[in-house]
Amino acid sequence: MRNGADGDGQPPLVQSVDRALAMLSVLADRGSAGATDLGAELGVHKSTASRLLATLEAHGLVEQRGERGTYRLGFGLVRLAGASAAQLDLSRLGRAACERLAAELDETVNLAVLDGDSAVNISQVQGSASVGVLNWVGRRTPLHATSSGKVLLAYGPSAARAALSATSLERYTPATITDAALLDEVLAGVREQGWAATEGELELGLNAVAAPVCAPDGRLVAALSVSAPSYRLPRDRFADVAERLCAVATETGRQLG
Amino acid sequence: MRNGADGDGQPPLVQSVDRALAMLSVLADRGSAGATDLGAELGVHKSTASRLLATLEAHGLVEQRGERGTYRLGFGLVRLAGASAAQLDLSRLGRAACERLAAELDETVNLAVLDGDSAVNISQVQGSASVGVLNWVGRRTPLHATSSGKVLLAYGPSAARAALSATSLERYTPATITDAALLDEVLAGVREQGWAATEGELELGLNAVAAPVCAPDGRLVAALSVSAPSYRLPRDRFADVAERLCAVATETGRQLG
DNA sequence: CCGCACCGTTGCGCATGACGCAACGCTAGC
DNA sequence: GCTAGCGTTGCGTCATGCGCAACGGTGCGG
Repeated sequence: MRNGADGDGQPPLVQSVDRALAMLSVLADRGSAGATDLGAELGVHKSTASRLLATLEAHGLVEQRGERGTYRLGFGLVRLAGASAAQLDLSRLGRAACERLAAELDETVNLAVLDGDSAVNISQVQGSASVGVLNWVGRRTPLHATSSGKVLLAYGPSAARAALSATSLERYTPATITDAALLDEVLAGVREQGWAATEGELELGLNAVAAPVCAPDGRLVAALSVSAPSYRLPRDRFADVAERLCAVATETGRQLG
Repeated sequence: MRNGADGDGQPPLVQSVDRALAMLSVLADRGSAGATDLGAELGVHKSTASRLLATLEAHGLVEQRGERGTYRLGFGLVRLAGASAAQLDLSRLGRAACERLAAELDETVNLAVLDGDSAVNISQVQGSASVGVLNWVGRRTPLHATSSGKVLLAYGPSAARAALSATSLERYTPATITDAALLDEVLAGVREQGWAATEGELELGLNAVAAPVCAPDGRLVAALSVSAPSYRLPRDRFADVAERLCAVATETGRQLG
């Protein structure tokens, strides 16, 4: 173990543990993958990947299809998550907020958190319409093209904004914001009005409004959003929906300790 | 790394990863603990415990209270668990026909059967778009207002048609057929062209096309349908989609014993 | 049928990274 | 004030993580 905190203040990590945990993130993104692919993704030999996976599997954090098949995340994660105090706090309160808003607005409500360069949806409650937004729980979405992402950028750590400015913004539809300067303007507007919206920027026909959930000390914790087909959530509804979102988000944040 | 599966057939584990993951289990049981306690629990020195915890924390699987306080399970577990649960849901969906069509057409595909006075959806596979048709598996839908229902009426037992004619047809939207004579005409047209469609008859903005799955002896078994928001499945696409539906439905029916 | 490519697993031995020791600074309790 | 205990961090040793190579299995194409 050759130590020394590297330049950016990161404490020294146990490399083999770091690699094993990185595999979990890859599987969360990909759904499933083989040992050889996972090894390539991490820059390690497939035999190393196989051994790390065997250890993760022994603890139930991954499962393998068949004797020699691909790996996916395992149910042991759900058990561990169930035991976590953090889950009890934000997930319970977040779920209650989602359920309340979905009942009021009869549309899909999501709670998302910032994870690196993505918004990750951790809770979702759907309205009663058949044409709606499909299950996004666990899915990573691009920050610049989603209402949750804009909120997470506007209220979250400046490092996330800086990191995004240093990359080119991917286009998903003709409406996607791909100019960094324009995105900065939009984010300034988000901070001013207290909520964010998207109109067909991630996917044609999909609109959404989001508000920040902040802890009592002012830190951003999550983004609460309502999303729907654009014909049910047109621009002229945004302000009304945002008002409800902000009220529930503020109250949810107040209850977080 | 000295290998050799030990006596009980367990593959060799990467020791440091094993230790780190064991810490997660201890925290799940205990709620929170310090590095010294966790080290004692695992039989390792507290400095080793501290480094393993730092690595788990870098991945969000544990969180520390304050600068030098106790550790507890972290929010990263909730994110990973969410991804895991979503995958388990997806793995339950669909027959071969539903999967094949959804892959081809990239829309929601359902298989429904006739049950008394309703169409009951028994399988569903969704396309990749976020704005789509939510999970209908197990849900009963009205025969006269859904494409599956029209197929089940047109090709199914005449008793179902008679029973429906004896009741008043409920209106769901302005487009719903509520006149029994008109419905009879529509069903005759369905039998003639071999497929059925609905345009906003159950829900505004929801269109669908369906074809019959018949056993080799000609009996109606089920209805195979594709549904989507109307802007993605407008009337001028119905015939093309129906052609694919009928081909897959016919082949599926042929395979039924 | 065969050969080939690719997969995940496993044995092996090397060298590097995980480990324990020791020291440090901080906090809480007396 | 002092003491005890905490988590963190530098250091050097050696044990364990690593990549190489081989194996057996599977799928594909000729």
